[in-house]
Amino acid sequence: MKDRNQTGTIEREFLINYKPDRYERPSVTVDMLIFTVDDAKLGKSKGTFGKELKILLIKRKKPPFMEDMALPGGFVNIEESIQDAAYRELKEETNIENVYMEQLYTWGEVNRDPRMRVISVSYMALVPKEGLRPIAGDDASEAIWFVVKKRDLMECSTNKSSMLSVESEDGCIKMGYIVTEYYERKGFVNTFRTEVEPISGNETNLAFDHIHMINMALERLKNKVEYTQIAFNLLHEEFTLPELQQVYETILGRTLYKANFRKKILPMVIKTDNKKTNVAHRPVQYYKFNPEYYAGEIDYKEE
Amino acid sequence: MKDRNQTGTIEREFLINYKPDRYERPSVTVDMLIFTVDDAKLGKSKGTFGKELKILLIKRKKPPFMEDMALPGGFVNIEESIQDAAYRELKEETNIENVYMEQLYTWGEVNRDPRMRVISVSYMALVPKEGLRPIAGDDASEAIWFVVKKRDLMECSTNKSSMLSVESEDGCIKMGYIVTEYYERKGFVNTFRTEVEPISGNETNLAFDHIHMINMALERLKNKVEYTQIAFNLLHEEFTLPELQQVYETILGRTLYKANFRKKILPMVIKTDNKKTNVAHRPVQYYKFNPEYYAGEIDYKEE
DNA sequence: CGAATAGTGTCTGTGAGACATTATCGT
DNA sequence: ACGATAATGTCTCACAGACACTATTCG
Repeated sequence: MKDRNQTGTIEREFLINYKPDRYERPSVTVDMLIFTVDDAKLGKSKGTFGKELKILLIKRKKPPFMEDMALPGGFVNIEESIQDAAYRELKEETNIENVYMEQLYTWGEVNRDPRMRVISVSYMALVPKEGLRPIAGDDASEAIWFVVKKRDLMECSTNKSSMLSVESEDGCIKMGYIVTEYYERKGFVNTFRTEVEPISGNETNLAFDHIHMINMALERLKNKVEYTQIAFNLLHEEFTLPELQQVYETILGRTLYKANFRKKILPMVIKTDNKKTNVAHRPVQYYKFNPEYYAGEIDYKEE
Repeated sequence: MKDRNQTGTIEREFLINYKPDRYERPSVTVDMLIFTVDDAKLGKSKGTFGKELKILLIKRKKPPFMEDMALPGGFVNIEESIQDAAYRELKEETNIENVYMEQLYTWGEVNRDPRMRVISVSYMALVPKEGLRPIAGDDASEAIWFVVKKRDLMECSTNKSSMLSVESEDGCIKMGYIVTEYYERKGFVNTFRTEVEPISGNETNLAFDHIHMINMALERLKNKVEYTQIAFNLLHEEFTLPELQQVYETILGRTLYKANFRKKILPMVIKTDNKKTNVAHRPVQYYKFNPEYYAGEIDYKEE
């Protein structure tokens, strides 16, 4: 302790510990997971749900991963906050603002990007579908909505595997992945490690680790839809309860009992004066979100 | 298929010619929120709980914020993953490995650090107290456990304010903050914006935005202790149920009914052959964690 | 009237909360 | 025996799940 005061010692320690690349800096990007829910095109995949979950992807027109699909995103400018960068990317891609967005996870593996060290902060945004025209940024040739589906394949005591498929609206681009979650204990907590394997036969793939990001976002969405009002962000100001239920069912991947769903939802909504009529059955009541509603469980969020 | 090769060539050339200096880059650090639970020193604060939640802080010996307290942490090296950096910092500070750790949030405001643009990824770790001797890193003069307490002051329809106090074990350093959460709607989701005000009279303060990190970690801990087995990480291999209950009560900030607590916990633990005896009352059964226990709700985690 | 979907009523089981009671040590 | 804390039993109530039933339109 006393030789702390000796300048020579401090200097020597400094030199011993100093590594020249210690202060080399990584690049930082944001990647946007922009989800919406849309009516399923009839005839095609005969899922039991009337709606489909979609994510916005771009086609990369530059290396690396040129011609592959990727999440929209870009570098964080030195004079803007990460969140501002995320909002900027969202606006650039969809031309909408003031929608729900939350930070998802920060991806920091060394070789995520073959060019150089890139750390990516992923954000999830939920937007209503109508009146939204995706815009390709300058690093992309196009921006397209992709239908995302995850269905369980098998489960045993040590792992669970699922099929995660990402398919363009017109069906031209199909990407399939086998996602396997290996259960593990970390400290005393049961958790799992995720591995992803592209299906042989994919003509196009997702760039970087973006399929991992999509998978994590799906899980987060599934979790949060149960205990928050997050799903309302996928619809417009006015909606019917059957529509809302379809959104829930699409995200959760299972059907819900109508009566129970309504009992849970009714305190969160207000009846409007409008009804959807000219339908071959009883007219449907329109509702809107009840801003007075306050659930005990809300998420901790930093602005 | 044939332009695959062409694309590959383009990508290879691109990578060779790529000059990564186009954009100015931020520095990236990790900050560690290392928590433990320890017996409360008698006599002092007459909280009703026998244990206290503690966090490991260091005293900064370099500017900026020299002489202030801060979370342990450091720069992410260019050739290590963010998570590896977090594990490295944890080991440097506590000399322990293989404990529970999770990514908390990434802090990206432009002026977090007065020197330059620094983005920080925060990690929360939970460690058992005994047999752990904190080590001051090379940027710190000491590493000390601080008692953390958060108690509600008042709540109304638009906001809620709490007193967040961080106090060294010996009582010499006390830092108090008023934390106010303003309820807001973001999209259709109720959320809140957090503001923190140091109490006038603090002789020492927390550096950077670290008080925000501590606040967020406390909320996360409070949430997760209810639906995960995270709390077991704060104890050693064998523990008694009253001890475990004290840990829960400390984190949650309220007392629990013993019978109900045990009904909830019993499936997660296994009785051992040991009892704590020589106590002035009925002997206490030691338990250990049941690795077979699997709760439906587990956290999505990336390794 | 029948097809179709909207919307409601009600029974049951599960689990959290509150509290009462019994058990087993040291002194 | 008594103080002290461990450990268990049980009642109630809220709520989610499952399902049956009624309502209202179009054609």
